[in-house]
Amino acid sequence: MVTNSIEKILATGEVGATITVKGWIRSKRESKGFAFVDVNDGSCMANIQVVIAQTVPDYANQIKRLSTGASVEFQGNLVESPAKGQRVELQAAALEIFGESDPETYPLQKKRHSFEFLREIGHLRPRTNTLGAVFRVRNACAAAVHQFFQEKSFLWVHTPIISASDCEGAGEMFNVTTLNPDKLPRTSDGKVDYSQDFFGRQAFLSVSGQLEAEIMAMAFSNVYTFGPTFRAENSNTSRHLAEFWMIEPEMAFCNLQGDMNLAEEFLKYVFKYVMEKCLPDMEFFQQRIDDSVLATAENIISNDFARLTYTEAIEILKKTDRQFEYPVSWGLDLQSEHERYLAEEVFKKPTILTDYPVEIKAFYMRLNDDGKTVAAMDILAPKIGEIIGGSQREERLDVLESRIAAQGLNLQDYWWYLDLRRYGTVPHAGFGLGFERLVQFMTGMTNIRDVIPFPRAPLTVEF
RNA sequence: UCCUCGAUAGCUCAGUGGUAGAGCAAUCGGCUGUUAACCGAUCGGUCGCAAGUUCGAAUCUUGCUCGGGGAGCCA
Repeated sequence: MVTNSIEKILATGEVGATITVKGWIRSKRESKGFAFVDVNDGSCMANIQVVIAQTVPDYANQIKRLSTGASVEFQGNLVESPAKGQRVELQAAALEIFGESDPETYPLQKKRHSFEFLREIGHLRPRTNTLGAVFRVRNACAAAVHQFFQEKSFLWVHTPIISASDCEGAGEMFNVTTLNPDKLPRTSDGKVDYSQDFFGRQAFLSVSGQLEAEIMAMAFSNVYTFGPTFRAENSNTSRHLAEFWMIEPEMAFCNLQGDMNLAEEFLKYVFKYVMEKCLPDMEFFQQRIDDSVLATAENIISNDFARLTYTEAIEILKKTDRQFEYPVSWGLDLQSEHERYLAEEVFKKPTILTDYPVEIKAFYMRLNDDGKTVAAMDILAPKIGEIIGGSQREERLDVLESRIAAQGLNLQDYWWYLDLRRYGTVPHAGFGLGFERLVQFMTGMTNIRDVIPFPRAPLTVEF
């Protein structure tokens, strides 16, 4: 007798086999002489139907305890199901109840719940159909990320979670300290004396692993990071988290073209992988969440992304009849409405914009020969907006120094980053991808807090 | 942080100044190879919190808290 996953039993279980099933009860339908119980173990969307006849020992008492949410083990024969709805079902001969679930207080019903309510019971929501599908797809995405880069011989590098400097200037950071906030040591000018702190200086949770990834790329050529990052921004939106996972490949001897090609190939690969591994879950999203997810996946996999420069995009936005709330003018950053218009209405597919004005992009992006633009690229996805941001990095020491100075940053803070240009510098490029946004894009889930098991956001840290 | 909408039974919601409602869930019973099962009955409320207006407030006013959507910041 073997315990198999319900996914395996439903797909390939042989009629007549004696099997064991373990899982949690999703619903019970009681009759006079017998009962049906749906059991789910998380291995797939579908439940296995278990038929419990009165011949089961202590039937009346046991049936009462088999309520929604209870954890159980059933043993019996797998039989062909005489009714529609399932190929096979389990005819229970014996059962064991590991943990009961009081139906008067168990908050999950068979009926649909709002995602807002499910966020309040973050410890139980993984047991629902939708969140179950989300986390299976999330897992498949993560596996696809590693498989894609490993097949290309990229090195997975572990960049630090605690970091000393706001290297990218990517927003507010969380402090990491062991100082007692009730008794902060002060310097003579009244500021907090971080020389007495754990690291001897101020430290933060990392907002990006990019600069460290560049260090590793200068030794291993092609690397990628895949790990958590942190932003202390007071962002209250359906697209932002305080703790999220980021993927950042970095390639030595690579320019912006190569960077774009890799990003496009990457997205196609991940979508294809998930469509192959999680089709039932994707079909569930199509049916219950967003009826465009399958078409979107197909669109990503089989069409080339649109590619144009920022300057060309500005021309398109200026020519359209569409009225925008924010002005369009060369030199201004694009607003959400502009990005969505381009990706959703003009091109109707992922759209890569390149060569942004130098003033609106980060210091490390490579200055183009025109002196006005940098070798940056953003991939705009319909409905999600910016899903990937990348660039060719500035490899010329003198240009990088003047860019850092121009942004009012302190050269000393970047001494090791500048050393990379001092010793064996090479053209290199990379991009960053918010993992949760990828999962959102793939599943059609509208709120980013529902695609990560334990969301961290302002006032949100309970589970 | 800004704009906007909201908070009433375990859940989803109705109720615009005069005795607190429905569907679902739960409980009990019935019936049926059921599958969002079905039928009947029962149970279920500090109407987010605080103050104010009024003879009387779930309802009107103010403040606060929390949540949704949008924006900014960004991934």
